[in-house]
Amino acid sequence: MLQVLRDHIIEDMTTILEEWGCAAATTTDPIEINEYTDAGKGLLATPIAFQLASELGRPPADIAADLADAFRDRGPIEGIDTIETAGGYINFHIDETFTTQTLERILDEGSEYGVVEGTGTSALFEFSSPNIAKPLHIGHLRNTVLGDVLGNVLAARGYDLVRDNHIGDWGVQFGHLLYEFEQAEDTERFEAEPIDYLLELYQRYGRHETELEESGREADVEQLRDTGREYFAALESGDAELRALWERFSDASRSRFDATYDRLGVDFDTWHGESFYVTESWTSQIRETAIDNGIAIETDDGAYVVPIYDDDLTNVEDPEQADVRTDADIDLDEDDGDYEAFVITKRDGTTTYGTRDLATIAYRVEQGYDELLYVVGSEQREYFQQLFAAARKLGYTDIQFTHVDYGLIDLPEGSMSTRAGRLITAEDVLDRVRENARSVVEENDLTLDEETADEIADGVALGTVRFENIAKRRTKNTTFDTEQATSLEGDTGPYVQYAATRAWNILHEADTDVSEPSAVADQPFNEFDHQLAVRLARYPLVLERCEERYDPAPLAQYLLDLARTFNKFYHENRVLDAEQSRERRLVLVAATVEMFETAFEITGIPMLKRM
RNA sequence: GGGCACGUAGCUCAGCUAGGAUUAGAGCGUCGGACUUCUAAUCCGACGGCCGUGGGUUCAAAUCCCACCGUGCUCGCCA
Repeated sequence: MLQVLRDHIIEDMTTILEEWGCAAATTTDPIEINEYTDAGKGLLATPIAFQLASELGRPPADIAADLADAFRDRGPIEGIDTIETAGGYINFHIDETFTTQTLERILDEGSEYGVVEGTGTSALFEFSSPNIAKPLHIGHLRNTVLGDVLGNVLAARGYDLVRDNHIGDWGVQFGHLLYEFEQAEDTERFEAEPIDYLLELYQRYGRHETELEESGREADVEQLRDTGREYFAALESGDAELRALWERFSDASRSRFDATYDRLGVDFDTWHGESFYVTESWTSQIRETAIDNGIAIETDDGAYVVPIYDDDLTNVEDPEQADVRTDADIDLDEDDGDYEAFVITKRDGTTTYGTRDLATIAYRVEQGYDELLYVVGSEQREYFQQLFAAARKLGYTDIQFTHVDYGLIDLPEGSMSTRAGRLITAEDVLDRVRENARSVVEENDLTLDEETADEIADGVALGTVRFENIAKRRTKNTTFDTEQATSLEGDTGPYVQYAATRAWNILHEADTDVSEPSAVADQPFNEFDHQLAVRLARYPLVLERCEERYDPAPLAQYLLDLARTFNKFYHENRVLDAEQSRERRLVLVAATVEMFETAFEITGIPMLKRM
């Protein structure tokens, strides 16, 4: 609701400044949203008089006074009580109408509150994207939760999204794995614990390679790598036996993934893994286009690469601003070496991840999307810029690319390494948090039956993990600290869940229906009531900010703020046995519950009725 | 070395996109308080800050610009 007032004030201000003939009329959004306080600043305020002072050659306070007059002359703004000036600021104070309208809006719109109508942007949203034959680890956990919540935010902001799990199920690593599997031939173990077994094989290969390297047997290392490459080449050229084996790996991984995603409450619309684009010939099409049109050049040993120059990367994500050099402009013989080589075809003719990513773009463009979003770690930043540049060269010039990058997670003992066995799985984390939660449940309430206690522990575990993974700004690196990641106290999911549960419980305990907000608008609200109502009014601005940043972190911060404000309200104010404000506070609590539910839907944090 | 990120309380982080009101906010930890009350997984108080350093822009800088320092990532015919 605050955004409505903000937009109204900006519109009026622009009109006034235009009438005055001020250049600052074009200034964007100079409205601050302050904390609600009884005295002093208005909830909305603007320091624009300071900006105008030099242009108009008058003191800010005078300008502010004139501006305030001009606002008043335009007639009352619904929701604004008084407009005052103080030290050059213009303060807009809200009135009770605003509070009532906010409550009405939330109760009427429910989960539609804060949602904007479709922008017409259809986007392919890629996230999670684990590799088969390995379990999801805490890195995937961050990606998956961040991606899922961001996807929900964008959908609420009007995007038409297709969520795609771009599974890493192709590449030479599977050549190695197939080779190791054939060597070991322990189908019994595979049937029993497929992923654990494949992980072991993967690590066995890694150890093998490291040993050879360390003992300086370079020829043997090459031999080992060649074998893997040969297996992969055979797989890619359609070897039926290897393909059948690969399918078993893939299927086993899929069921393991499904179990984890189920626990996390994450869904995808499509699961087009990398293999899809190879099997459906999109990679060969890319290869032909690139070679036939002279976009890729052949290297001495028979590979094909697309040369990428530094200035190709400038604003490459934006179709309006991107400006890649086409090969017609380049004399490759003259400035060879001055570019990064984006490999389209390796010397043995097989595809690389770049080929498959280009093929993926080709496919997605044909599907008619306006934008392709990639939730992938920041360690692949440069690669993605190059990928987009290569795609532009191939003629995909109209599509918006967005690499939503995020900081790495490492462990106290160093960066994660699947090969070295330094990894913590997503399931491990969920289990540990659930265990913590379970013991807290028991400490707090011994009357609960087992099943209910388990449900609460599951809900708290999910709330903790989801909150933890979106609360930090996405660009921040993190060191995974088990203690901290599994903590249920402080600025965490359970803190927010607890506030929501308390609010819900008040409604549950009330034996009367919730009134129409306008019918009880004359009941008095104190500062704590208003503080809470103002938080409710802020929510649409928060979603707006999440979209601008492609980051759900502001929403998590908002939930903390809302929970903190509610807990204070809860402590200071009685609702059900309030003397004068019972019905109006009940409305306020009902709106708060609605607000929690709406935000929980987006963040995927479970709403618990007891905890 | 080039590129990209990050640097705010002992620790983990908000605030920076779009600069504003001589009070820079949370949590953890430490110390001290509050349950005959709609759930104490809560609340209140205390302690704790040259907002990495140095310049610049501005009436106004944690916020914008430049340089430097520190940390991480990256610069594979791996993904």
